[in-house]
Amino acid sequence: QRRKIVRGFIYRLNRPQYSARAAHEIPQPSASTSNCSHDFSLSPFSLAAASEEPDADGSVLFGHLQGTVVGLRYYSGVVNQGEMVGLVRQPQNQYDRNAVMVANIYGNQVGHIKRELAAAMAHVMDNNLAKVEGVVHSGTKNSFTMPLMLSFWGKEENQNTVKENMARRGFKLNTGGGKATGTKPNALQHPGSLLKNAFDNLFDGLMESEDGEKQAAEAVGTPLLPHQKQALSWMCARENKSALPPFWERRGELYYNRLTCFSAKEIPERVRGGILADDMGLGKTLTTIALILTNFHKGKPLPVEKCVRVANEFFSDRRAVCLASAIIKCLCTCVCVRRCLYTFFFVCSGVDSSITESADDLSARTTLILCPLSVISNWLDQFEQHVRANVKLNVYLYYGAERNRSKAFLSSQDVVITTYNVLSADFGNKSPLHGINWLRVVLDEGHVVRNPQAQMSKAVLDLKGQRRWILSGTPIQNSVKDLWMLLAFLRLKPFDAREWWNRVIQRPVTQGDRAGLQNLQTLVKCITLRRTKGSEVNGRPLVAMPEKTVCVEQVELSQSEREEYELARNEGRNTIGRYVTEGTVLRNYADVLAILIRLRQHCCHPDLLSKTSLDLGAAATPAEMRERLIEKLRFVLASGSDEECSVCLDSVRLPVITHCAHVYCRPCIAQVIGTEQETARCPLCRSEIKTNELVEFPQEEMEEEKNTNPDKWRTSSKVQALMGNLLRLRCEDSSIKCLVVSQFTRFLTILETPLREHGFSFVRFDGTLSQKKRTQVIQEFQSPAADGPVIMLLSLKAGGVGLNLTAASHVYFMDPAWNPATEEQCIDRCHRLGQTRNVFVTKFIVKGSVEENMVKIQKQKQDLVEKAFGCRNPDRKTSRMDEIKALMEL
DNA sequence: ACCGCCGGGTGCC
DNA sequence: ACCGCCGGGTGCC
Repeated sequence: QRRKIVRGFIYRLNRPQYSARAAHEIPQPSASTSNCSHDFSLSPFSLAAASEEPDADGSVLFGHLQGTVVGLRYYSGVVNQGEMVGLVRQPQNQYDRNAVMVANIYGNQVGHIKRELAAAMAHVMDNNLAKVEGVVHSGTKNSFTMPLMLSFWGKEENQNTVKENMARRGFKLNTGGGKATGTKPNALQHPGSLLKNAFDNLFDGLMESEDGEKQAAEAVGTPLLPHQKQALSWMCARENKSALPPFWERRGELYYNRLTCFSAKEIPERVRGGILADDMGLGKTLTTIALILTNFHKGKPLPVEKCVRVANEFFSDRRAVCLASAIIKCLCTCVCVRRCLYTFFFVCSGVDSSITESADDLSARTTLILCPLSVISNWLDQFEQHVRANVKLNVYLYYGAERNRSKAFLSSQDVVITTYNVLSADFGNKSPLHGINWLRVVLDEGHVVRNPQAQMSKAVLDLKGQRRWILSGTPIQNSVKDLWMLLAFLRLKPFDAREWWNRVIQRPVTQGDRAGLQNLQTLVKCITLRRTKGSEVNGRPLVAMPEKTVCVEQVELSQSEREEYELARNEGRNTIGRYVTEGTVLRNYADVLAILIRLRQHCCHPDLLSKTSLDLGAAATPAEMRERLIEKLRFVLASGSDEECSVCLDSVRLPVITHCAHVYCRPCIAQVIGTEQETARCPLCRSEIKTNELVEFPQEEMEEEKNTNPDKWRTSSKVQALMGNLLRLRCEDSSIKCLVVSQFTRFLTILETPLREHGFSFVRFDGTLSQKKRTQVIQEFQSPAADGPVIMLLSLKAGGVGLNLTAASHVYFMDPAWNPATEEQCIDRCHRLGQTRNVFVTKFIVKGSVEENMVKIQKQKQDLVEKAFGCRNPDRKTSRMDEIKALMEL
């Protein structure tokens, strides 16, 4: 009797609506009696649990098992023929701590796994020995129990443990045929070139011209280019039209998802928004501003106050904008001042209250824009530039210690701009941003939120907004995995839960299933608009782009340079060869890197070679050890070798160095140590590591030692090659501006001497520049003044993606980069919208040197990344090894 | 649940 | 009557 009461209670909790199955038990059944649909009243527990889902990468199928779902009659969740279900452990279940709950895709509970089987599975699941997935092939009309096909997936090394564990309890895993994986078994399991091409083209041809063009609202002062009108039209349509999300179709009374076989009575929640993935320079910011002003509620423009009469007031507003923009620019500049930032808001006019609809849906007014700090000033500038001067648009910069945290205030604005960092700092701390239901949330440079573990990602996913947009020129950085974050933000159901993403998309794709890839393509296509600067519409280029010519100029070393180089090379080859035979390359990774850098420096200029020894060998005291590690870290960072953190596989942020001399992001390695506790080992070389042994780079030290004595200056073959080019170019056309790019900032310093000698006026741009200086330098370089600088010495990795250097039309790469994409990005800084001349790129490569090998590897590496995209770059370490061997011709 | 299981009623054919 | 058989009550974890 008591049990019954409890059950009834749960039962009511789980079913806010009476579903069909309950009809016979309830005196007054609801109108619908369809038995194969789901109500959308979601039980809250499911998605939260599912989003903790780990990666499916590298999982192996252990086998299948026919199981039974029981207790169907107690729950409202229903499943269709072929539908995938989720299995969730319920260790707190009062009747059986081995309980395994079965839920459909929307998280509605269907039933439980039969007790005996659950007992066997619990051990496997709790110890993460395998991930168990279920698909229902039959019995969906059953009232009490139904058969369920289970598949066990996991790491190869756990396969036997799992099989034995299951067998011990009388459940034999079936390793035969490939049925029941969720997706229908599809031909051509071939991860070769087909896949590679398909992924390459994933974001290609996503132009949607059927939408036609849309005129921007009057308040937009800048006339839109045709492709921008197209984008505006597309964005408005995505916000307003109620098209079914990808893979959903109407089947009679129901909506049906053909991938997961899930069906629902109500129209599935559609995604109002998407990914605007246009190449940079095509005007994503302008288009977004136009969207904000043009598409308020029901396709009407945002009601904005116009002030025609009071010119004075208007000017003061304008001035406020300029002031704000200027202050931001200089505040963003130096790291140390950031803390003292204070807030200000501008154009703070009274709230336009012409929209007073009480309906929840219509009360939202504000668009929240999130962006990296570096592009805030760009947004402010663009609002100023593109919004008609007589229009009062309330834009609030939510930044700085004094920011106004009032929800009422924030939600009365038209636009609130803030940074990802501010958002994640606020997150979990009574964040007002998370308490507002925004009209629209826009993630600018959306690819920066990518690591789902990161606090920032969680903060972003937790935002409430009716419409959601991601702006990004490069939506995928490395792999399919990157896409999950984007889909999760867009709330593209059911893929916002990791389990369904992994099962339906990520695993099939990484395992080379063509259908999986097709699905991914469909998915992306539905929500993305992407044009590149080379795109054409009706045979006409989107925007006229001047041509780009890339050539390699081989440089011969002088005899003495060659002798020095060979000496260093042989020495390095011996050392690395020894590491290779000993199998200690990774343990000595910093040394290997140092050797390679030295060789590359030899190719550029002999004076680049740092005199500091990198020998860690005999560090007497801890202080000494620390000093040497800092030295090493400095060396690794200053050389601009594009170090990536082996944990997050991204460029290192907040770099720290371990005692075994490997560089990671502090948060990444801290997490590794946190999870492994005392047994923590360096992910690269497996040496023991401890938190208190991590050495940080002292912030103040970022600037480098200057004063290479000009008296002692000497030239090098590469310097000669460059100067030859520059002088010739000046004769031909003295108005042409050039970028001279190197990874070695010291090389840039060396180059200053001959430039001065030959009377070139130049500027220098590298990572050590404060933000304020940056804008100054760029303005100076971009300015068409006759006596302005004609050359910019540019360090390869300096500056963000948005850097605009269109004044230059010639680019000289003094040394090759590990990562060809970095070079491409650099070229794109001048070969972009606004470039009027043809662009010429020259790459200097020393003949018969490590540089030539680097170029070869660049190509191979690109192939490799594309082939293995998605897998967690499984052989990253070994491929690094191969790289090193190839570089040294071992 | 058109089952299995439990436990009470029952007991030649 | 320490069994078998019958038929009603009952039923996830």
